[in-house]
Amino acid sequence: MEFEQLKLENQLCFPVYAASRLIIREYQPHLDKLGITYPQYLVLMVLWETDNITVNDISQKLILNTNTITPLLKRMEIQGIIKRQRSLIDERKVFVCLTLKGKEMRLEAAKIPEQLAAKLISGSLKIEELVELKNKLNSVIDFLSKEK
Amino acid sequence: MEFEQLKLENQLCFPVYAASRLIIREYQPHLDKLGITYPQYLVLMVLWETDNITVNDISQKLILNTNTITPLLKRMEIQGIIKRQRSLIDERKVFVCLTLKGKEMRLEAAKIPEQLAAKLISGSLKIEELVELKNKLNSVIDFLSKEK
DNA sequence: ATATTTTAAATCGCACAAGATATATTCTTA
DNA sequence: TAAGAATATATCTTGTGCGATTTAAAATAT
Repeated sequence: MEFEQLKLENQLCFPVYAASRLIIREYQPHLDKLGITYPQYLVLMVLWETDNITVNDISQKLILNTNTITPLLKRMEIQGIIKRQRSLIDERKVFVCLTLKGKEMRLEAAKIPEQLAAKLISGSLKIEELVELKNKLNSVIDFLSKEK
Repeated sequence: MEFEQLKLENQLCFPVYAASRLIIREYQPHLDKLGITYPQYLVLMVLWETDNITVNDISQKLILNTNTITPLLKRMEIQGIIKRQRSLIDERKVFVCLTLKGKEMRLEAAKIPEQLAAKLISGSLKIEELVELKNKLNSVIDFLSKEK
């Protein structure tokens, strides 16, 4: 048959895109309990690992532009999970740090990825396969993000 | 260290999410040439394979809700790539079919996934690895989409 | 030292995603 | 066969993503 490569199942893009949305859906009930969205959860993961970093640092780690991160951080500040403050040394930079509330969410959040992994393993996938999947995707990310 | 599982690099969700966005970015110049967005390209892929299907069929194949698909199809209809018409037999259903313009875009579109694959292979990844990656992701999708 | 360039965030506009809800049509069943 | 349930699509709202542009501060270059 012609145009075999245009079938959804034969593309790489669609499985990655669909899997991403399905995993986020899987996270949703847990995120609702914490009162945050998925990209907000990603910001928290960055800050739990390294607190008090700039907007730019966050955007680089998450491979998201500042025009996505800025309004997201504002909503998080309103919610009282983070605090933003402009640097006194270099007034172009804005540093972001966790509030007590933001720090305390870590314990509950730690359960989320464990539960997804447990669920996937209860299916047909083995742990080693998940690790390999993760590593392959990281290779793709490295390649695509470093080329420009 | 505590909370190892909360590091971005150790999660499955973030690599999938980031890879998805990076692949879409890679597609962007080609999509711009066709004058469509990424989800619109997915709708076209569905229609190129099976023309004249319902809104619901499209939403199921793409694992997207109709509240995402409906406005998207409206924009595509305005652009003259597809046509929507309510079924006469069951007036709840709306059938979607390609216009001549929509059909003609297939040839140009067929080059897009080939170019991504070629690019990734020129990096460190082998074809077999890409195929395996795709298959693993499809397993994840099958498991997560069928559980409810 | 001042003009130019670069850098860091923010703003604006458009198109998704998805939860919640609404509306219209068809099916089911008492 | 009329009432209620189920189905198919659409609407409304909120929150991303991202291209393009803006603003302000710092670095540099003449």
